[in-house]
Amino acid sequence: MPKRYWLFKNEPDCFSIEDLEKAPNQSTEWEGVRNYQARNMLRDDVQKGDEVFYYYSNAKPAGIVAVCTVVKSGYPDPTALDPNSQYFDPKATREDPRWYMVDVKLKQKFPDIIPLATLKATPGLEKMMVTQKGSRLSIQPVTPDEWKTIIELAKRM
DNA sequence: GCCAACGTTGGC
DNA sequence: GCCAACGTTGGC
Repeated sequence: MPKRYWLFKNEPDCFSIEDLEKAPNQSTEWEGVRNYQARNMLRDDVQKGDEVFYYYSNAKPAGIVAVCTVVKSGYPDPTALDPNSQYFDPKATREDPRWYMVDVKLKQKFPDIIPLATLKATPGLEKMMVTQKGSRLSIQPVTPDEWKTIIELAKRM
């Protein structure tokens, strides 16, 4: 299967890129996704070896801060079964886990955030999901062309 | 803090 | 299965 590209959203208050840098092996479990469309991609489409833009939402500014690599493809999210977790879902069971996650590892932190406004102003990214109004999906596919365009942007920073 | 856009819930 | 009400997301 060819390598695919993704954009994962996260709030810096929740788990920042500095947290990821300090994490063991600079990797983390991408737990807590509770949206079916995003779940389906985590379960079925995101594969080990795929690359991911780490995107800050609810940040000033919002934007892409790093590149990560998927180090473990979709498996059941145990926080759904944990009553003490903020991500607990009473409808999830061991037999029918409902929610899935992947593991990612930091590959490259950008010297500075690439703000959403820059993405919106960059030719070639007009149709990118994250630049569309009302784009709320927290796991988004990125096309190879969009990926390349953003990597080039980062090189010129 | 505002509010538009979107997803989910639940009554019917 | 429809759809109004509600809750959440996320840019600004």
